[in-house]
Amino acid sequence: MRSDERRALVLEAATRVFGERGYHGATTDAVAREAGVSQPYVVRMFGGKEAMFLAVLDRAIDRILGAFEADIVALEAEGRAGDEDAVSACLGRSYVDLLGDRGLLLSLMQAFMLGSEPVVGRHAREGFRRVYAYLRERVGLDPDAAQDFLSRGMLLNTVVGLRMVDDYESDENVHELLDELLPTKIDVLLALRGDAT
Amino acid sequence: MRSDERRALVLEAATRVFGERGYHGATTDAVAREAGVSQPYVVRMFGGKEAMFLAVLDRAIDRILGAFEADIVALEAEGRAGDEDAVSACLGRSYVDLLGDRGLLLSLMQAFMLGSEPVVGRHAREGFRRVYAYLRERVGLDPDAAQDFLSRGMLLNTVVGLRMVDDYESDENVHELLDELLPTKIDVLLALRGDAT
DNA sequence: GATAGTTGTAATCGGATGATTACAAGACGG
DNA sequence: CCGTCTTGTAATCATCCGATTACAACTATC
Repeated sequence: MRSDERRALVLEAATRVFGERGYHGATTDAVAREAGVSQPYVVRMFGGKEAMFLAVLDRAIDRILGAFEADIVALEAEGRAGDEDAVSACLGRSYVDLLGDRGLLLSLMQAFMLGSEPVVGRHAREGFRRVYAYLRERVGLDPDAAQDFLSRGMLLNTVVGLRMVDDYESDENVHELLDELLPTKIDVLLALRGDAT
Repeated sequence: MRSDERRALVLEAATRVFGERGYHGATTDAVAREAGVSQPYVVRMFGGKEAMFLAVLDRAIDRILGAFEADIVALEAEGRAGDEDAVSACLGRSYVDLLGDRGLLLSLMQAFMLGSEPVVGRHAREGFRRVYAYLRERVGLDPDAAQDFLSRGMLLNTVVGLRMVDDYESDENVHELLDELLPTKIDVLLALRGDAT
């Protein structure tokens, strides 16, 4: 296997482990086992646990902004890039698709709780600012729409982190909340039930 | 010192530690040092790390619902309990006040990412459902308003977790986002800057 | 003042953790 | 065929983790 392929594999494994166990709780050994390589290897590959987490974080935000950018390009081709409601809806659908990668979203949320960490915290703030600036400057959302979009996203992350879909059938309130939150995409979440990813 | 006072002290210390380091990353020893007691003591006091986290989680949700209940009682006394906008705004202000306890909010968020844990995950889902059911049934919010309220709350948690206020003056976008998110209560967040709590 | 219960700690155990070192197996240019 | 760079692992280290045990100090009740 080529070196960059293996690096990508380890990065995906690290995303899952950091997402489930958090930054402090994740172990380089768990990442190594998940990726099928030795523990010293992942340490040397990234230079340490902290650097590995920064790589996971950067990749997560790159993937989100990459998906958004594809949407914007497509909307521009259709001449609908000025319709703020259409743009928000389109980006929202893309974000829901990203929820399928549980590790990705959870790693992001984990990073968002680390504001007190000197290095990781600064990096996480910078990542969040990148997303906000993208929504305002590239997507063209006004402050109110951008805040609304981000709010909805954070609630989605929470619902995924909690595995709320597991109670979709059994609890009336959960059913109602998820239907309201995901008018057209509930199937994406339901597909995650029982998925140990 | 009385036993229940010391228990409350340990619970507060545990809230701070779990908030900063997450469930897996927190150590009973760190909680003990933070509370000024010995490590075996905190283990025996709660029966183990998991039970201690459940106690932290329950207390956090009780405090939130307690603050909301006080608002509702006050609004009922004024005869304004039917005005959905006034109620939402009032509860929102109470929630922002709770953000002053960084550990409380972060412990909650940490719990919300543990959906895959058999015991803690079920407890966390139940706590979230309690809040949603309270908003719907006691506060009287309709599904859309309840979702909106929760969304805003999750974004607030994220912004606090990231310590975004640290960049309030230095970054134009951050300034704009926080002003929009906290029209009247920005001072509450600004007071948190540099606070190691 | 003896007995029992409560409140707290010191010492310690098996196991895990991040990182370092040393080494093996191949690839590749000369 | 030989030096060297890359890719990977085994062994190991000092440290830390949650939990258990054993024990000390205090309090209350009879």
